Amino acid sequence: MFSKACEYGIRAAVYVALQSLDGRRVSVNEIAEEIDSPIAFTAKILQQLSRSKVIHSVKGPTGGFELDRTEMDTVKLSMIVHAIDGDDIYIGCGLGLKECNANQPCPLHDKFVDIRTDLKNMLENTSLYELATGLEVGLTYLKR
Amino acid sequence: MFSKACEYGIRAAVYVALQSLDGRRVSVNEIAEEIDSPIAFTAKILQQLSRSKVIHSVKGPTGGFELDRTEMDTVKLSMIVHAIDGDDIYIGCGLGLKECNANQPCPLHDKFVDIRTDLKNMLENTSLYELATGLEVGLTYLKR
DNA sequence: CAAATAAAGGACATTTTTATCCTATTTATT
DNA sequence: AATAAATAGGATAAAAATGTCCTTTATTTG
Ligand code: FES
Ligand code: FES
Repeated sequence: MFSKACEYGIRAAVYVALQSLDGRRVSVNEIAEEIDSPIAFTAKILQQLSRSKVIHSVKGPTGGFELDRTEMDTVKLSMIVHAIDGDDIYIGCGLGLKECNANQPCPLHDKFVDIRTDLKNMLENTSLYELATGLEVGLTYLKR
Repeated sequence: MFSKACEYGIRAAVYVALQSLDGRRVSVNEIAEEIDSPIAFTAKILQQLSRSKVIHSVKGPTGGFELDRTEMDTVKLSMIVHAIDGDDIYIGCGLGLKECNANQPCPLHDKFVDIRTDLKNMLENTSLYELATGLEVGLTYLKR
């Protein structure tokens, strides 16, 4: 469904949000440790997220990644997926035709669009805050 | 969403079904031409589909790929996706945790499972016959 | 100002996916 | 029986995704 990079990206962003709720700024090393992902690869992904304003980065000692409380509400999963995986998942044809086009649909179009629309809505309506709060109360996990 | 191999596999299977409705057996070359896919790669995928009983293959002159009319109803998309992409799409965690586990869910679990279940149901309830008939009446396309 | 710390970024390595090529096998036709 | 047509399958190549390593840049602290 999502690329590995995107999975790590979401997990990382949720962890940053969670720690920011406590006013903690976190390092790449801590993030990779806590979401169980390869450090250097995670660093690349965090760069992307920072460039696309999903999270905020601070260099130097005491630096790290963080996220304002208000941004946790405005940053939706769709922004992360878009930043890392692009918009294939939103506009691509399920059977791989050049673009999804309702005027010359592939045989799966109608059924595929239904699912894709649900997925899109879900991603657009899910904020980092929402995901972080589940974690906070120990209901969900970022690694196992 | 699906791998390239899976996209080609579904398109190929639908084309085989369509032609079988007319009693025509089709070659790899014709299939690749009609679904706009790389020939040799498509041949590999057709082998997989044949081994997993999604379509039937016949060697030698006048040989090719075909599908009984009754099998067009029983062969569902889920079988093709499973044969080519495995069951990650059905049982994998959306955020990449080892397995999807409702007892130790990732933050996206509930919302992700909803979508995944819809997708699974859609694939399990969509037959090759259904997809082929749309094509037959010129309503849908396998290439553009 | 010097040193230490942390992200940014470039270069490279590995693995997986996608794609091609060639040979072997099966089978219909003459 | 010989030939030709078609799939099966092995070996290899190319491209993309994933992952690592090392240097540069920014910034805090002593
Ligand atoms: S054309 Fe294939 S999903 Fe829309
Ligand atoms: S645990 Fe992540 S989707 Fe179920």
